Amino acid sequence: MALSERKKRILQAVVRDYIHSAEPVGSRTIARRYSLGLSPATIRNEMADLEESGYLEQPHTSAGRVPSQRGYRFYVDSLMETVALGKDEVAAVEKILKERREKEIEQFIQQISRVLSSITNYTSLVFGPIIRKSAFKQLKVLSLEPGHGLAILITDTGFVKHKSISLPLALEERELERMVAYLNHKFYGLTMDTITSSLLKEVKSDLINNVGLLNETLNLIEDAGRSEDGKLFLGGTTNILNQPEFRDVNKVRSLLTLFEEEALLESLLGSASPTGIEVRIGEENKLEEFKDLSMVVTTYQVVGRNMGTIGILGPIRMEYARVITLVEYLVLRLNSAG
Amino acid sequence: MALSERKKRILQAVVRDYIHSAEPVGSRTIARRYSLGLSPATIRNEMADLEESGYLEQPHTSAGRVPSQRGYRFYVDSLMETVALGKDEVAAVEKILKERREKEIEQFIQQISRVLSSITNYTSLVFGPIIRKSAFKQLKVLSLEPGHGLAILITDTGFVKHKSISLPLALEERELERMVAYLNHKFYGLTMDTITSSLLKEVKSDLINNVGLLNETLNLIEDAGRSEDGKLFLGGTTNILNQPEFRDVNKVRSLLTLFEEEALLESLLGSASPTGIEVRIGEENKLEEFKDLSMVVTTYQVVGRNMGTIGILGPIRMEYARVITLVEYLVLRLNSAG
DNA sequence: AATTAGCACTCTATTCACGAGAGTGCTAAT
DNA sequence: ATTAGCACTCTCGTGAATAGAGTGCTAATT
Repeated sequence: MALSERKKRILQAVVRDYIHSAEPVGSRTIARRYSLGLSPATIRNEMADLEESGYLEQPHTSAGRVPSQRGYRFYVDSLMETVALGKDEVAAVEKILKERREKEIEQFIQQISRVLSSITNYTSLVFGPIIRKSAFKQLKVLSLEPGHGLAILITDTGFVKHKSISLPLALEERELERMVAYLNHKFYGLTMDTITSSLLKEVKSDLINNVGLLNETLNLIEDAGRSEDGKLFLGGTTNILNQPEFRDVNKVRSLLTLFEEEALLESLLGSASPTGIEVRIGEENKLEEFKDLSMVVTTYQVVGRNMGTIGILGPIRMEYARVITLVEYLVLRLNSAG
Repeated sequence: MALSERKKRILQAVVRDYIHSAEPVGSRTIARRYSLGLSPATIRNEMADLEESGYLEQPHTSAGRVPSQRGYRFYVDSLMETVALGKDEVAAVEKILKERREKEIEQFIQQISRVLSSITNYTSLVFGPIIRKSAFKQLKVLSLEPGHGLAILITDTGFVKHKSISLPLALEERELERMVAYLNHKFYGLTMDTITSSLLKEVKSDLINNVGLLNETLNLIEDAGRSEDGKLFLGGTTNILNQPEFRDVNKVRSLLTLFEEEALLESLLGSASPTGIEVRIGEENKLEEFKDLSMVVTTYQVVGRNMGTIGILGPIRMEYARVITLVEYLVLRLNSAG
């Protein structure tokens, strides 16, 4: 059932007003604030219709209307008008992009998370590139002092992982080099999680000498392949507490507790579709704690592969247009910078 | 003015009861729950005295008594009895200590923070060894691919910092080695923050070739010396929200916001005396947001030097005895493990 | 002289009733 | 088809009434 143009305008007005006021909006308010050329009574009738078709809700008989989830959904899909980014916002994004090369990748991602939350005033969840999905680029083994060394693993996405290992005292320099060269040859270009235990076993049987050293080094590689540490960066956790819907301490607690469970959040964000921006409104979220929140989720690329996920978490009455524009712009710039 | 033995026992009872109930405790309660062999009336009289001398307070005329800050202070200084650690608690501490070598230092510290908060049910703040105060051990420069390399800095405390650098294409292997050897020779054993810019300048003028490469590498070292990132690990942030004194969302927010300001917290914890355990009760804390909280603070050592700080943050009515015992034990074990 | 029983008193927290205010839904007029 | 008008509904804040907890004081007891 399609909505009349007038109903759409009214719905739009209700959503907009509620997004800013967080108070149920009445017919009089709409008539005054939005010049629709209609009297409160007419608006009342239309709102009653909108309620019947499920786009609006009434907290109680004598209160104004509040958008329902369906109302928000319709707003996001059809009513929302794109907004332009402010100069400051663009500047903030460009600033961190410029500094990208100077930082380690994790710091860079943390920056992204901070900027997002400070611009939006919501909470940002950013997953960085997952080492598991990165490709083996190079392995180096340094001997630091007699008996001790450092194995260093470098991936194409810029990860540098290291692990201190013990080196047999009797080990010859050339022997070590030969071994490292062999490992590099064997693993080069493979994504870390495809370096399976069978491949590792094969390598081990090829290099039957130096088992101790080898084991420790291979552990580094194996860990990288298995590691769940698609590390999460949270930004502006406290922002969301400013929302009037968080007046209840229990809600605060359960949400904050959730924030400490990285694994859960990862599975949540991980399910983002690899193209475009996804808006999850209230109940559309899978997690109980998010049922009265909304999220704008998207993935971004590094080296042309889908590597990370960005999510902005806010109240259901979040400023969808602003958030979407911002995220869209950021991802565009991230991807293009390759 | 010294307190009579009986007053001490009553004060002790009040503190203990309040620590567990968080409710003002009345004379009747004390008479019933603690077998002091006294009637409520007698206890009432004593409590009135204790109030007059500032050890107890009354929220309002017809409520029970609550320990004042002075009361807690006296309790901590003279009344508190040491408690034994539970088996589980010892086991949990030993477990992470055992896994120490397998982890990078930062992960290890995070573990400590987690264990502390889960045992105490309070919030733990743990500062790791500060790279700034660690000593230069070794510098390595790897050439990864034409034009690109990786500089690696290793400190005596187990930090491994790296930075990708660009290598001049024309650079000869031997030239690079010579330079790195020189830097190692120059810096070995110095704490990072004593590697001043004048020393760096000196090095630069000694090695007038390869300025670009040199600059990037020295940046790594300089950053390490200046870095404020005595990184903070927070554990159990939500624990503290379970305390009844955090029923107010504004309080929650201001505390959580504070938790995001690492620098502030560092300065706060940093001022811990380098010996023994310090208990800061309420107003004794410097930070406004901590005025109605208490902290148990201490420092721990790595390689025999004071390197990190541990703080447990809880309500003023925290279980001082339990927390102190736990922290004492942990630090003892940390220090002894060298 | 110290302790205790008894009792009046104080203060809080909770419940209930009441009125103001906001907003609706319906009817009748435009 | 729109709008003015009005009765109706529901929430929220205020104030009064009440129950409960705990004290402080006085007088009795040990």
